[in-house]
Amino acid sequence: MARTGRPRNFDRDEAILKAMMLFWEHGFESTSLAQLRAVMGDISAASFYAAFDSKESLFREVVDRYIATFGQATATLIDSSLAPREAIEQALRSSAKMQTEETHPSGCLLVLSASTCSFENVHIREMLTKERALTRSRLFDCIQRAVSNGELPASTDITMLTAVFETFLLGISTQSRDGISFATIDGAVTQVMGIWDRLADSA
Amino acid sequence: MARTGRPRNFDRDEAILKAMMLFWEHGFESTSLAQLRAVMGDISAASFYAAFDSKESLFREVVDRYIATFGQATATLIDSSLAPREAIEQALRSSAKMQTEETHPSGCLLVLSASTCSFENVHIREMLTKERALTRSRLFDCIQRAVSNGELPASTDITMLTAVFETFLLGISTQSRDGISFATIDGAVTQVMGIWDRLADSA
DNA sequence: TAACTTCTGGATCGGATAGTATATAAATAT
DNA sequence: ATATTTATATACTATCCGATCCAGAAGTTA
Repeated sequence: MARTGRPRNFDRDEAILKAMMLFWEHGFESTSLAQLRAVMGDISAASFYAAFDSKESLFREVVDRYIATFGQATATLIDSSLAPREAIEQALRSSAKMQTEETHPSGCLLVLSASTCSFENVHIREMLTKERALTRSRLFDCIQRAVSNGELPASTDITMLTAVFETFLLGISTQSRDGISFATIDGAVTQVMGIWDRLADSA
Repeated sequence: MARTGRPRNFDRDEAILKAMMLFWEHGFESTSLAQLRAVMGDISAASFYAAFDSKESLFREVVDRYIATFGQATATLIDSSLAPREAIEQALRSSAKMQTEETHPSGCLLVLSASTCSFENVHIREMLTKERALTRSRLFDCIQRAVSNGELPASTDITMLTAVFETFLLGISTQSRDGISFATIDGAVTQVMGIWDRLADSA
Protein backbone atom coordinates (compact mmCIF):
# COMPACT_ATOMS: atom_id res chain seq x y z
CA MET A 1 0.00 0.00 0.00
CA ALA A 2 1.37 3.38 -1.01
CA ARG A 3 1.94 5.95 1.70
CA THR A 4 -0.69 8.62 2.22
CA GLY A 5 -0.40 12.39 2.05
CA ARG A 6 0.82 14.85 -0.50
CA PRO A 7 3.91 13.50 -2.26
CA ARG A 8 7.15 15.47 -1.95
CA ASN A 9 7.98 17.17 -5.23
CA PHE A 10 11.75 16.73 -5.17
CA ASP A 11 13.94 13.63 -5.21
CA ARG A 12 15.17 13.06 -1.67
CA ASP A 13 18.04 10.79 -2.73
CA GLU A 14 19.20 13.22 -5.36
CA ALA A 15 18.94 16.05 -2.84
CA ILE A 16 21.28 14.18 -0.48
CA LEU A 17 23.77 13.74 -3.29
CA LYS A 18 23.64 17.46 -4.08
CA ALA A 19 24.05 18.24 -0.39
CA MET A 20 27.05 15.90 -0.26
CA MET A 21 28.80 17.90 -2.95
CA LEU A 22 28.28 21.12 -1.00
CA PHE A 23 29.40 19.69 2.36
CA TRP A 24 32.37 18.02 0.65
CA GLU A 25 33.48 21.27 -0.96
CA HIS A 26 32.76 23.77 1.82
CA GLY A 27 32.53 21.71 4.98
CA PHE A 28 29.68 21.32 7.44
CA GLU A 29 29.60 24.75 9.03
CA SER A 30 30.38 26.77 5.92
CA THR A 31 27.51 25.23 3.99
CA SER A 32 24.37 27.26 4.64
CA LEU A 33 20.76 26.16 4.67
CA ALA A 34 20.11 28.62 1.84
CA GLN A 35 22.77 26.93 -0.33
CA LEU A 36 21.47 23.47 0.49
CA ARG A 37 17.89 24.45 -0.35
CA ALA A 38 19.08 26.10 -3.56
CA VAL A 39 20.86 23.02 -4.93
CA MET A 40 17.91 20.87 -3.93
CA GLY A 41 15.82 22.81 -6.42
CA ASP A 42 14.98 25.96 -4.46
CA ILE A 43 12.84 24.06 -2.02
CA SER A 44 11.33 25.97 0.90
CA ALA A 45 12.66 25.87 4.44
CA ALA A 46 9.52 24.00 5.46
CA SER A 47 10.16 21.33 2.82
CA PHE A 48 13.75 21.01 3.92
CA TYR A 49 12.93 20.48 7.58
CA ALA A 50 10.05 18.14 6.79
CA ALA A 51 12.42 15.94 4.81
CA PHE A 52 15.63 16.16 6.82
CA ASP A 53 14.77 17.44 10.35
CA SER A 54 17.89 19.56 10.63
CA LYS A 55 21.13 20.50 8.93
CA GLU A 56 22.99 18.19 11.28
CA SER A 57 20.66 15.29 10.61
CA LEU A 58 21.11 15.79 6.86
CA PHE A 59 24.88 15.83 7.33
CA ARG A 60 24.74 12.48 9.10
CA GLU A 61 22.79 11.06 6.16
CA VAL A 62 25.35 12.56 3.80
CA VAL A 63 28.21 10.95 5.71
CA ASP A 64 26.45 7.58 5.57
CA ARG A 65 25.90 7.96 1.84
CA TYR A 66 29.52 9.01 1.33
CA ILE A 67 30.79 5.98 3.20
CA ALA A 68 28.54 3.72 1.15
CA THR A 69 29.74 5.19 -2.16
CA PHE A 70 32.93 7.23 -2.57
CA GLY A 71 34.25 5.99 0.76
CA GLN A 72 34.30 2.45 -0.64
CA ALA A 73 37.73 3.29 -2.03
CA THR A 74 39.10 1.75 1.17
CA ALA A 75 36.75 -1.23 1.15
CA THR A 76 39.58 -3.60 0.19
CA LEU A 77 40.86 -3.24 3.76
CA ILE A 78 38.09 -5.52 5.02
CA ASP A 79 38.29 -7.99 2.15
CA SER A 80 39.97 -10.94 3.81
CA SER A 81 40.20 -12.75 0.48
CA LEU A 82 42.91 -10.27 -0.48
CA ALA A 83 46.48 -10.48 0.72
CA PRO A 84 46.99 -7.72 3.31
CA ARG A 85 49.60 -5.97 1.19
CA GLU A 86 47.31 -5.89 -1.84
CA ALA A 87 44.39 -4.72 0.28
CA ILE A 88 46.38 -1.74 1.55
CA GLU A 89 47.93 -0.90 -1.78
CA GLN A 90 44.54 -0.95 -3.47
CA ALA A 91 43.00 1.18 -0.71
CA LEU A 92 45.72 3.81 -1.21
CA ARG A 93 45.55 3.80 -5.01
CA SER A 94 41.76 3.81 -5.14
CA SER A 95 41.61 6.63 -2.62
CA ALA A 96 44.12 8.67 -4.61
CA LYS A 97 42.13 7.99 -7.77
CA MET A 98 38.78 8.88 -6.23
CA GLN A 99 40.02 11.99 -4.42
CA THR A 100 41.59 13.46 -7.56
CA GLU A 101 38.60 12.86 -9.80
CA GLU A 102 37.15 16.06 -11.20
CA THR A 103 33.50 14.98 -11.16
CA HIS A 104 33.21 15.92 -7.49
CA PRO A 105 35.12 17.96 -4.86
CA SER A 106 38.69 16.84 -4.26
CA GLY A 107 40.00 15.14 -1.15
CA CYS A 108 38.06 13.08 1.39
CA LEU A 109 34.83 14.34 2.94
CA LEU A 110 35.59 12.50 6.18
CA VAL A 111 38.89 14.33 6.49
CA LEU A 112 38.01 17.78 5.22
CA SER A 113 34.40 18.62 6.02
CA ALA A 114 34.84 19.17 9.75
CA SER A 115 38.60 19.30 10.32
CA THR A 116 37.97 22.43 12.35
CA CYS A 117 34.67 23.69 13.69
CA SER A 118 33.21 25.92 16.37
CA PHE A 119 32.89 24.84 19.98
CA GLU A 120 29.19 24.00 19.70
CA ASN A 121 29.74 21.54 16.84
CA VAL A 122 32.53 19.48 18.36
CA HIS A 123 30.27 16.42 18.21
CA ILE A 124 30.19 16.74 14.41
CA ARG A 125 33.98 16.69 14.29
CA GLU A 126 34.03 13.74 16.67
CA MET A 127 31.61 11.87 14.43
CA LEU A 128 34.15 12.07 11.58
CA THR A 129 37.01 11.32 13.96
CA LYS A 130 35.25 8.05 14.80
CA GLU A 131 34.88 7.16 11.13
CA ARG A 132 38.59 7.74 10.60
CA ALA A 133 39.31 5.60 13.66
CA LEU A 134 37.35 2.82 11.98
CA THR A 135 39.54 3.00 8.89
CA ARG A 136 42.60 3.07 11.13
CA SER A 137 41.52 -0.06 12.98
CA ARG A 138 40.92 -1.81 9.65
CA LEU A 139 44.39 -0.87 8.53
CA PHE A 140 45.72 -2.15 11.84
CA ASP A 141 43.85 -5.45 11.45
CA CYS A 142 45.18 -5.82 7.92
CA ILE A 143 48.76 -5.44 9.09
CA GLN A 144 48.14 -7.73 12.05
CA ARG A 145 46.87 -10.35 9.64
CA ALA A 146 50.09 -10.04 7.65
CA VAL A 147 52.11 -10.60 10.81
CA SER A 148 50.02 -13.66 11.65
CA ASN A 149 50.47 -14.91 8.09
CA GLY A 150 54.21 -14.53 8.34
CA GLU A 151 54.18 -11.99 5.51
CA LEU A 152 55.66 -9.50 7.97
CA PRO A 153 58.04 -10.38 10.82
CA ALA A 154 56.61 -10.99 14.28
CA SER A 155 58.69 -8.08 15.53
CA THR A 156 56.71 -5.63 13.38
CA ASP A 157 55.51 -2.55 15.24
CA ILE A 158 51.93 -2.71 13.98
CA THR A 159 50.83 0.61 15.47
CA MET A 160 53.77 2.40 13.89
CA LEU A 161 53.27 0.75 10.51
CA THR A 162 49.57 1.61 10.64
CA ALA A 163 50.63 5.24 11.13
CA VAL A 164 52.86 5.06 8.05
CA PHE A 165 49.96 4.17 5.76
CA GLU A 166 47.31 6.19 7.55
CA THR A 167 49.35 9.39 7.67
CA PHE A 168 49.95 9.04 3.94
CA LEU A 169 46.28 8.26 3.31
CA LEU A 170 45.16 11.33 5.24
CA GLY A 171 47.68 13.50 3.45
CA ILE A 172 46.13 12.66 0.09
CA SER A 173 43.17 14.90 0.96
CA THR A 174 45.18 18.09 1.15
CA GLN A 175 47.41 17.01 -1.73
CA SER A 176 44.32 16.60 -3.88
CA ARG A 177 42.99 19.99 -2.79
CA ASP A 178 46.34 21.50 -3.73
CA GLY A 179 46.04 20.14 -7.26
CA ILE A 180 48.61 17.35 -7.15
CA SER A 181 47.83 14.86 -9.94
CA PHE A 182 46.75 11.27 -9.51
CA ALA A 183 49.83 10.10 -11.42
CA THR A 184 52.14 11.84 -8.95
CA ILE A 185 50.33 10.55 -5.87
CA ASP A 186 50.08 7.07 -7.40
CA GLY A 187 53.83 7.10 -7.93
CA ALA A 188 54.28 8.07 -4.30
CA VAL A 189 52.07 5.12 -3.27
CA THR A 190 54.51 2.82 -5.05
CA GLN A 191 57.34 4.18 -2.95
CA VAL A 192 55.35 3.88 0.27
CA MET A 193 54.49 0.26 -0.52
CA GLY A 194 58.24 -0.28 -0.82
CA ILE A 195 58.36 0.18 2.96
CA TRP A 196 56.21 -2.93 3.31
CA ASP A 197 58.42 -4.91 0.94
CA ARG A 198 61.59 -3.99 2.77
CA LEU A 199 60.04 -5.07 6.08
CA ALA A 200 58.74 -8.28 4.49
CA ASP A 201 62.18 -9.12 3.04
CA SER A 202 63.73 -8.86 6.49
CA ALA A 203 61.33 -11.49 7.79
CA MET B 1 60.05 60.04 19.87
CA ALA B 2 57.14 58.19 21.33
CA ARG B 3 53.96 58.05 19.31
CA THR B 4 51.15 60.41 20.22
CA GLY B 5 47.61 59.63 21.24
CA ARG B 6 46.03 57.57 23.95
CA PRO B 7 47.93 54.32 24.45
CA ARG B 8 46.10 51.08 23.81
CA ASN B 9 45.44 49.22 27.02
CA PHE B 10 46.05 45.68 25.82
CA ASP B 11 49.16 43.96 24.44
CA ARG B 12 48.76 43.73 20.68
CA ASP B 13 51.42 41.02 20.28
CA GLU B 14 49.90 38.93 23.00
CA ALA B 15 46.45 39.43 21.48
CA ILE B 16 47.71 38.03 18.15
CA LEU B 17 49.09 34.99 19.95
CA LYS B 18 45.75 34.41 21.67
CA ALA B 19 43.97 34.84 18.34
CA MET B 20 46.35 32.31 16.77
CA MET B 21 45.31 29.67 19.29
CA LEU B 22 41.64 30.23 18.44
CA PHE B 23 42.14 30.20 14.66
CA TRP B 24 44.38 27.16 14.99
CA GLU B 25 41.80 25.24 16.98
CA HIS B 26 38.57 26.29 15.26
CA GLY B 27 39.65 27.59 11.85
CA PHE B 28 39.15 31.01 10.29
CA GLU B 29 35.41 31.01 9.73
CA SER B 30 34.39 29.20 12.90
CA THR B 31 36.25 31.66 15.10
CA SER B 32 33.92 34.57 15.92
CA LEU B 33 34.75 38.20 16.62
CA ALA B 34 33.16 37.78 20.04
CA GLN B 35 35.53 34.91 20.87
CA LEU B 36 38.55 36.82 19.60
CA ARG B 37 37.65 39.90 21.62
CA ALA B 38 37.06 37.74 24.69
CA VAL B 39 40.50 36.11 24.68
CA MET B 40 42.11 39.48 24.01
CA GLY B 41 40.81 40.59 27.41
CA ASP B 42 37.23 41.47 26.65
CA ILE B 43 38.21 44.38 24.47
CA SER B 44 35.45 46.31 22.71
CA ALA B 45 34.57 45.92 19.06
CA ALA B 46 35.86 49.45 18.49
CA SER B 47 39.25 48.59 20.03
CA PHE B 48 39.45 45.45 17.95
CA TYR B 49 38.83 47.20 14.65
CA ALA B 50 41.13 50.09 15.58
CA ALA B 51 43.95 47.62 16.18
CA PHE B 52 43.36 45.01 13.47
CA ASP B 53 41.10 46.54 10.79
CA SER B 54 39.17 43.32 10.20
CA LYS B 55 38.96 39.68 11.12
CA GLU B 56 40.62 38.80 7.83
CA SER B 57 43.46 41.26 8.35
CA LEU B 58 44.07 39.83 11.82
CA PHE B 59 44.12 36.33 10.35
CA ARG B 60 46.83 37.36 7.90
CA GLU B 61 48.90 38.68 10.78
CA VAL B 62 48.29 35.44 12.64
CA VAL B 63 49.47 33.39 9.67
CA ASP B 64 52.64 35.49 9.42
CA ARG B 65 53.28 35.03 13.12
CA TYR B 66 52.64 31.29 12.86
CA ILE B 67 55.10 30.94 9.98
CA ALA B 68 57.71 32.90 11.94
CA THR B 69 57.30 30.72 15.03
CA PHE B 70 55.66 27.28 15.05
CA GLY B 71 56.00 27.03 11.28
CA GLN B 72 59.77 27.09 11.66
CA ALA B 73 59.56 23.35 12.21
CA THR B 74 60.21 23.03 8.47
CA ALA B 75 62.95 25.69 8.39
CA THR B 76 65.65 23.06 7.88
CA LEU B 77 64.36 22.69 4.31
CA ILE B 78 66.04 25.97 3.35
CA ASP B 79 69.22 25.40 5.32
CA SER B 80 71.69 24.60 2.55
CA SER B 81 74.36 23.78 5.12
CA LEU B 82 72.42 20.63 5.88
CA ALA B 83 72.51 17.53 3.71
CA PRO B 84 69.16 17.29 1.88
CA ARG B 85 68.24 14.04 3.56
CA GLU B 86 68.89 15.46 7.02
CA ALA B 87 66.99 18.63 6.16
CA ILE B 88 63.90 16.64 5.20
CA GLU B 89 64.14 14.18 8.07
CA GLN B 90 64.45 17.02 10.56
CA ALA B 91 61.55 18.89 8.98
CA LEU B 92 59.34 15.82 9.35
CA ARG B 93 60.40 15.01 12.91
CA SER B 94 60.20 18.62 14.09
CA SER B 95 56.78 19.00 12.51
CA ALA B 96 55.55 15.83 14.17
CA LYS B 97 56.96 17.03 17.49
CA MET B 98 55.47 20.50 17.22
CA GLN B 99 52.06 19.34 15.99
CA THR B 100 51.62 16.85 18.83
CA GLU B 101 52.67 19.24 21.60
CA GLU B 102 49.91 19.85 24.11
CA THR B 103 50.69 23.49 24.82
CA HIS B 104 48.74 24.58 21.74
CA PRO B 105 46.17 23.15 19.29
CA SER B 106 47.29 20.01 17.45
CA GLY B 107 48.11 19.79 13.76
CA CYS B 108 49.25 22.55 11.44
CA LEU B 109 47.40 25.86 11.23
CA LEU B 110 48.30 26.21 7.55
CA VAL B 111 46.66 22.86 6.78
CA LEU B 112 43.66 22.93 9.10
CA SER B 113 42.41 26.48 9.59
CA ALA B 114 40.86 26.93 6.15
CA SER B 115 40.83 23.46 4.61
CA THR B 116 37.22 24.14 3.70
CA CYS B 117 35.43 27.48 3.71
CA SER B 118 32.46 29.25 2.22
CA PHE B 119 32.45 30.61 -1.31
CA GLU B 120 33.09 34.20 -0.23
CA ASN B 121 36.29 33.28 1.62
CA VAL B 122 38.01 31.29 -1.09
CA HIS B 123 40.84 33.83 -1.09
CA ILE B 124 41.60 32.89 2.53
CA ARG B 125 41.91 29.25 1.56
CA GLU B 126 44.06 30.20 -1.41
CA MET B 127 46.35 32.19 0.86
CA LEU B 128 47.10 29.03 2.84
CA THR B 129 47.33 26.99 -0.35
CA LYS B 130 50.13 29.33 -1.45
CA GLU B 131 51.98 28.87 1.81
CA ARG B 132 51.79 25.10 1.40
CA ALA B 133 53.04 25.48 -2.16
CA LEU B 134 56.06 27.31 -0.77
CA THR B 135 56.88 24.41 1.52
CA ARG B 136 56.38 22.05 -1.39
CA SER B 137 58.80 23.96 -3.60
CA ARG B 138 61.37 23.95 -0.80
CA LEU B 139 60.96 20.22 -0.48
CA PHE B 140 61.36 19.94 -4.23
CA ASP B 141 64.53 22.06 -4.20
CA CYS B 142 65.96 19.96 -1.41
CA ILE B 143 65.48 16.77 -3.38
CA GLN B 144 66.80 18.40 -6.54
CA ARG B 145 69.93 19.38 -4.62
CA ALA B 146 70.38 15.75 -3.60
CA VAL B 147 70.15 14.70 -7.23
CA SER B 148 72.71 17.33 -8.19
CA ASN B 149 74.95 16.17 -5.34
CA GLY B 150 74.71 12.62 -6.54
CA GLU B 151 73.08 11.58 -3.26
CA LEU B 152 70.12 10.45 -5.31
CA PRO B 153 70.30 8.98 -8.83
CA ALA B 154 69.84 11.31 -11.79
CA SER B 155 66.83 9.24 -12.80
CA THR B 156 64.95 10.25 -9.63
CA ASP B 157 61.40 11.45 -10.23
CA ILE B 158 61.68 14.59 -8.13
CA THR B 159 58.02 15.57 -8.34
CA MET B 160 56.95 12.10 -7.26
CA LEU B 161 59.44 11.96 -4.40
CA THR B 162 58.35 15.42 -3.27
CA ALA B 163 54.82 14.03 -3.10
CA VAL B 164 55.98 11.15 -0.92
CA PHE B 165 57.30 13.45 1.78
CA GLU B 166 54.69 16.18 1.40
CA THR B 167 51.73 13.82 1.52
CA PHE B 168 53.14 12.36 4.71
CA LEU B 169 53.85 15.81 6.13
CA LEU B 170 50.29 16.95 5.43
CA GLY B 171 48.87 13.79 6.93
CA ILE B 172 50.53 14.56 10.26
CA SER B 173 47.95 17.30 10.86
CA THR B 174 44.96 14.98 10.92
CA GLN B 175 46.94 12.28 12.69
CA SER B 176 47.75 14.76 15.45
CA ARG B 177 44.13 15.83 15.66
CA ASP B 178 43.16 12.18 15.98
CA GLY B 179 45.41 11.76 18.98
CA ILE B 180 48.22 9.70 17.46
CA SER B 181 51.33 10.07 19.64
CA PHE B 182 54.59 11.70 18.63
CA ALA B 183 56.43 8.43 19.24
CA THR B 184 54.22 6.61 16.74
CA ILE B 185 54.48 9.31 14.07
CA ASP B 186 58.21 9.63 14.68
CA GLY B 187 58.57 5.90 14.12
CA ALA B 188 56.65 6.26 10.89
CA VAL B 189 59.05 9.03 9.80
CA THR B 190 61.91 6.57 10.19
CA GLN B 191 60.18 4.18 7.80
CA VAL B 192 59.45 6.95 5.29
CA MET B 193 63.07 8.07 5.34
CA GLY B 194 63.93 4.48 4.43
CA ILE B 195 62.42 5.26 1.02
CA TRP B 196 65.18 7.81 0.51
CA ASP B 197 67.87 5.38 1.57
CA ARG B 198 66.68 2.68 -0.78
CA LEU B 199 66.68 5.14 -3.68
CA ALA B 200 70.12 6.42 -2.65
CA ASP B 201 71.52 2.89 -2.51
CA SER B 202 70.42 2.24 -6.06
CA ALA B 203 72.46 5.24 -7.25
C1' DT C 1 -17.60 12.60 -0.75
C1' DA C 2 -15.45 13.14 3.77
C1' DA C 3 -11.66 12.29 6.71
C1' DC C 4 -6.97 11.92 7.06
C1' DT C 5 -2.12 12.51 6.11
C1' DT C 6 1.78 14.81 4.29
C1' DC C 7 4.07 18.46 1.88
C1' DT C 8 4.59 23.37 0.33
C1' DG C 9 4.63 28.65 0.12
C1' DG C 10 5.36 32.47 2.68
C1' DA C 11 6.02 34.96 6.62
C1' DT C 12 8.60 35.10 10.55
C1' DC C 13 11.42 33.98 14.77
C1' DG C 14 15.27 35.00 18.13
C1' DG C 15 19.93 35.17 18.02
C1' DA C 16 24.49 35.59 16.14
C1' DT C 17 27.35 37.72 12.63
C1' DA C 18 30.99 41.22 11.13
C1' DG C 19 31.40 45.82 11.30
C1' DT C 20 30.40 51.14 12.38
C1' DA C 21 29.09 55.91 14.52
C1' DT C 22 29.66 59.08 18.09
C1' DA C 23 31.32 61.05 21.96
C1' DT C 24 34.84 60.98 25.37
C1' DA C 25 39.27 59.68 27.61
C1' DA C 26 44.24 59.86 27.62
C1' DA C 27 48.33 60.49 25.81
C1' DT C 28 51.93 63.86 23.12
C1' DA C 29 53.23 68.27 20.51
C1' DT C 30 53.66 73.13 20.35
C1' DA D 1 47.40 75.93 28.11
C1' DT D 2 45.76 74.40 23.79
C1' DA D 3 45.74 71.59 19.67
C1' DT D 4 46.41 67.16 17.92
C1' DT D 5 46.37 62.31 17.89
C1' DT D 6 44.82 57.82 19.12
C1' DA D 7 42.05 54.54 21.81
C1' DT D 8 38.13 53.72 24.43
C1' DA D 9 33.11 52.83 25.89
C1' DT D 10 28.58 52.52 24.45
C1' DA D 11 25.18 52.07 21.35
C1' DC D 12 23.86 50.59 17.10
C1' DT D 13 23.64 48.97 12.11
C1' DA D 14 22.31 45.56 8.39
C1' DT D 15 22.56 40.97 7.30
C1' DC D 16 22.64 36.24 7.67
C1' DC D 17 21.97 32.09 10.50
C1' DG D 18 19.25 27.77 11.51
C1' DA D 19 14.75 26.85 12.59
C1' DT D 20 9.49 27.31 13.16
C1' DC D 21 4.47 28.50 12.43
C1' DC D 22 0.42 28.37 9.85
C1' DA D 23 -2.71 28.12 6.15
C1' DG D 24 -3.60 25.77 2.13
C1' DA D 25 -2.45 22.34 -1.56
C1' DA D 26 -2.30 17.55 -3.00
C1' DG D 27 -2.37 13.25 -2.41
C1' DT D 28 -4.59 8.38 -0.13
C1' DT D 29 -8.08 5.88 2.68
C1' DA D 30 -12.67 4.69 4.04
